[in-house]
Amino acid sequence: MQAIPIYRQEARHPQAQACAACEVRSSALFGALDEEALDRIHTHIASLTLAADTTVYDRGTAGLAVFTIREGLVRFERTNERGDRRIVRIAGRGDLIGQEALLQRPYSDEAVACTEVQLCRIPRALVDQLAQGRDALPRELMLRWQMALDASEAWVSDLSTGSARRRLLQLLVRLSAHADSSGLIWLPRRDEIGAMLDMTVETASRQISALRRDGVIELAPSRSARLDAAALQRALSAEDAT
Amino acid sequence: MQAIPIYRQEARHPQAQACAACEVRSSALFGALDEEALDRIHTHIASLTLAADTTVYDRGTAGLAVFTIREGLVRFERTNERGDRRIVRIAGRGDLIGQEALLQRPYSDEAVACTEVQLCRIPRALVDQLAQGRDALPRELMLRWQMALDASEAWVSDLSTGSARRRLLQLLVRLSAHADSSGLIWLPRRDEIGAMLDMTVETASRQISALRRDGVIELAPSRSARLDAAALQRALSAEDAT
DNA sequence: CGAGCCGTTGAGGGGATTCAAGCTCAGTGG
DNA sequence: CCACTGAGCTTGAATCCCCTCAACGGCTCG
Repeated sequence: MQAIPIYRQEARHPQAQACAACEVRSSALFGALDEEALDRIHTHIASLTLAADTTVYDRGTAGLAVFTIREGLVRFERTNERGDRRIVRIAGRGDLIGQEALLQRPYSDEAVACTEVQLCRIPRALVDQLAQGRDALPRELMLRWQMALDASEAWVSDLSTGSARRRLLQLLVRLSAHADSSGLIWLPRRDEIGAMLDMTVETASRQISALRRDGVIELAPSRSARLDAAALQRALSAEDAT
Repeated sequence: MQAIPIYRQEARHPQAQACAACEVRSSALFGALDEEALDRIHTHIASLTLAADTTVYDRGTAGLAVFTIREGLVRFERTNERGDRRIVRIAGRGDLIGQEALLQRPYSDEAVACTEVQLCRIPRALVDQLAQGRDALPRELMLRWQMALDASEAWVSDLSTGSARRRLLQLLVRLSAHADSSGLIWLPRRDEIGAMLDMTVETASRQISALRRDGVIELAPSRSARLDAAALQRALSAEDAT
């Protein structure tokens, strides 16, 4: 929480205060904007909370807004012509999603909340307008795009390569980066793991069971789990040594 | 080839003429610029030709330039900690590559020519400078980024999913989009197919052989081949029907 | 002409899928 | 209160696809 002069607090719009105090602001898209700019834009930004497994937007629909993830995890799904869906990427706190909208393009994936998520919905027009004034915004936007591209290519090279066990270990590494304050990670359902790593639910289940026996993971209630970071690293190294 | 006033031809720099006449210009990054702008920038753009299997840039090196592909195919490779490389994306004519450089970031992949390629090397500083004047350039850049992101996510959902035969068929569909004037496609070596689809050279070879028997593909000299588009579609549908 | 690279094919084994059954657990209604 | 149900997870057994190991042929090049 930043210090805001008391005499201003009343005058400012609640959402502007929320933006100024936002804990992910420094790492998020509007981190580059100053408070004055925030004052101008606050009315257009909506804060929203979605339950787990709620769709943020659908593939193919006209994109009217981008979103900043303030809390939680979002996955991107595609369904191929054969009809089975594949999760191609996940995004978390501080990430910008739905950037296609800025190009007047339909969303290219279906975005679904993995956990309960808190989002900031930013209308396309607002970003356009801010990008006119030659701020640092275009650069900031390109940076987001590059991060998304990086994540997607890493998904190919890490999560779509090798044995089922290895791919699952890689997934756990990524999920551990989004662990909550008590060190618990969000653990996907078995069929979701399947959609992420291109394996069947049975294989996913067997691999999870194996990792439990190996002490790498310990299941917790409500789709969460606790990881033993050291054991995870050891298991990965052992895989790579093969 | 566009018409250029004769009285100007002599006065213009050869590279400026080349840019103005470039056949991919309309679809490339600088398509948004007018001739006057081209006149200003020509001296900084270098045209270069690279032989097949030549590295365009290495992962991790400081990026000083972006490249537009005028002719040929480029692949992006990553090597995971285990040591095996994976091809995560390919780019062709009209595509912009190495955009990380614009963000003062090291290149995130190794880029290698698949075929002989003709590139335009565009210094980072030049793009920065052009992006200052609030042209259509930032938008054009974001569009490139989105296209790259799209291609990468499609790679996950299409080329990293399903049986070896299905993945290979999907690869052939993509390669056929880059067929040359005589309808021949570039066919990767078997180990390259392996790196693209996460399979062994033996499996790649067996699958190619099977597709030859099925009349989908016909090998031609020097790593090229001819596809039967109808048979390819039929084979894909048959896969999906399973 | 031998060396080496690339592609092909075969045999055998292993890992993932498929098919199937049983389990836990939350929600529902008798 | 407890049987009933269905969704999600787990485990087993059989099958199959792909990997591994191996041998061989065509080709280029020193």
